[in-house]
Parts: sequence; C-alpha cells; structure tokens
Amino acid sequence: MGAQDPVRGQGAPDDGAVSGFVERFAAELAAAGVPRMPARIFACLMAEDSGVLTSAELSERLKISPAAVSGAMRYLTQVGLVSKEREPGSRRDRFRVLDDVWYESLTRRDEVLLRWVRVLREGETTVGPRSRAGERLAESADFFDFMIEELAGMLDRWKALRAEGRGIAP
Amino acid sequence: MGAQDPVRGQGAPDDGAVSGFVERFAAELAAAGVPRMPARIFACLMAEDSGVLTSAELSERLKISPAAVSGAMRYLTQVGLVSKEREPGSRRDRFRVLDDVWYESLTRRDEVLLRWVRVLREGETTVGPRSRAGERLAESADFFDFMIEELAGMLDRWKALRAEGRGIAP
DNA sequence: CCGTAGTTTCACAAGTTTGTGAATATTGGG
DNA sequence: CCCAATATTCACAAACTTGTGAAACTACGG
Repeated sequence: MGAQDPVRGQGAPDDGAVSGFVERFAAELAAAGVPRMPARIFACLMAEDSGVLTSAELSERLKISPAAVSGAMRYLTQVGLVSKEREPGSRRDRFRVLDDVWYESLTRRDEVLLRWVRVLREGETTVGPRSRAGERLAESADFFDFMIEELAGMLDRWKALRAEGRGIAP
Repeated sequence: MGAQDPVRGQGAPDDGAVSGFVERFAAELAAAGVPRMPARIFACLMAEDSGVLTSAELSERLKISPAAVSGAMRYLTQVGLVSKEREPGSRRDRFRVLDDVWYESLTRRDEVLLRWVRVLREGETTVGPRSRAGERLAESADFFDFMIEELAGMLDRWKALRAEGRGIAP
C-alpha cells in the first residue's frame, strides 16, 4: 500500500502530507489577514498540479459545504487571487490560481497605498501643515509615495530576472 | 468663541475636524487588518503635536474605557508601533508614537516573509520538486526571497533620501 | 420546454472578538 | 508603612463573523 503512483519519477506525494502543508500555509495566510476559508482554498489550489479544481473537489478535500466554497470564491475572485472559468459543455465551475499571483496582487497593492496617502495629506491640512503633527503626517505620506514608486521598480526587476532566468538560456 | 488659539500662525486646528481625520485614518488601518481600537489610538497619536498622550487623555478623546486603552496598548507595543514611557515622579504612563514608525515596522516585515518562504519550500518537497505544483511553490518562495532583499534596499534608499533632504542643505 | 446537475442565496446557529465595569495589583508620595 | 492615583486583569455581555442546511435560482441536455 505504499506507492500507488509508480509513474512519477521521485515518489508520489502523500495526501496526508500535502494536506498538512495546505493547512500550515493557510494558517500563515490567515495570520496575515486573509479569512480562513479563502486561505485554505487558495493553499489547496497552489498545491494542486494543474492549479485548477472544481467546486465539488474543493468541497470534498477541505470537508466544507458547497456554500462555503461559493462564499470564499466571491472573496478570492474579488481580490484577484483566483479566476473562475467554465469549460463549454459542462455545468461545473473550475477555479484556477494564476501563475503570477503574487506579482499581480502586488501590482494592485498601490491602490491601497494611494488611499493612505490621500487620507494623510488631508490630515496634514486639517491639523495644520506647519505643526509638528502636520510634519509627521506629511512625512508618512511621503514615505508611502516613495513606496509606490519603489514597488513598481521592484516588480520590473523581478520580471526582468525571470525573463533572463528562463528565456535566454543556451 | 471662534479662535481660542491666536498663538499658532495659520489658524487653530478644530477638534471636530481632527477627530474626523483620526476616524478616517483609523478606518483605513482597520481595513488593512489592524484591530479597531489599536488603529484609533495610533491615529490619535499621529495627529497629536507632541506625539505623546496619556492613557487618560486617550480614554477621554476616543470615549473608551481605560481597560480598552490598556488592551490596545498591549497590541501596539507588541507590534512596535508605539512605545510606553513613564516620566519619573509621575504614575501616569505616556504613550509615544515613534518618528519613523513605518520604517521600523517595515524592517520587521521580513520575519513574516521568511516564515512564508520556509513553509513554501517545505511544501515544495512535500509535493515533489519536479511536479508542476512544486515548481509553482518554488517560484513563490523565490519571489518572496527576492522581496526580502528588495525591501532592505528600498529602506536604505529611503534613509539616504531623508538624510540628503534634511542634513546637507545649504 | 422540461428535468436535472450545479451554483448561489438566505436565515440561522455556533463560535469569536471586542469593549465594559468591577475587582485587583502596582507604585509613588506623605 | 499606609494612602491615593493609575494601570491591569477578569468575567461577562454585545456585536460581529463564519459556516451550514435548505431553498431558490441558472443553464445545459434532451
């Protein structure tokens, strides 16, 4: 009963161990603010070879109701971590984790940063630009403006690094 | 009854407006995952000229119980956003928001990132490094490793920029 | 057009989190 | 060494969140 998948070259991944990873990873995400169910589903998709799973499969692997899957999916598609597709001729939705999730999700990050900057600048004028509090708020806003730019640069460098590592090999 | 603070050069900030800013800023922070009370207290300190407030003052301005202040402070000092001090000869704690909060707090950020990397690498071996899932997890780990380095560089650049802007002026 | 596989919505039960009042502990001053 | 001023802890109540079962909805296949 050991290895039922002699096809793969280096030993079949054992379901229990994978599920252990899924839960640990989900816990990390949850600690970072992602709601439980979305975190578990996302981790599950990441650990899936195809990166695609149907609602029923998720429901079964994670032992949760279809309703929970549906709700979590609203969240995940909302924040753009997962996309929903349906193959023609079937009624089942299939959920896919994108290959460059992190890249994409960081791209969207600066919307948040921009909101912070706006609130802070507004606070600066409210409190008086020449006051110490005003200076503190202004400096914070400057910092986030700086971050927005740096973030863009960083993502460019990452893309370049990837292209180099993959594309131009001998 | 309009301006009771003819001292300041450009009009006294009005309490209502400031409180409005505090609540809006706190709401942004809360949306980003900071618990409500800590967020409000932090925003309040940011909008305070001295950057320092006693427990009683916070309790009064935010209309919350001393217990709530105490609890929130445990959180804020924990994550290093605020420091607690007591002036000799008094029994009152004074809470201070540091000048370079954001800088400091981002410095601590890579602990989280490092944990993520570890979990992902572990998942990579669990799932099989040669599988598609393994590659996906490995690439994620690479991305976060990359981010850890970039973060350090970014903070250096910020510090340099500040030093330049302030110190070496004519 | 009807039947059915699948998804979404809804009302609610269970579990968490959050903030409070009261009691308890701590610390500086007399 | 005791008193008063603060701070912290605790048990609990209220509010919010989360996941479920069941009902309602959608859309493909015949």
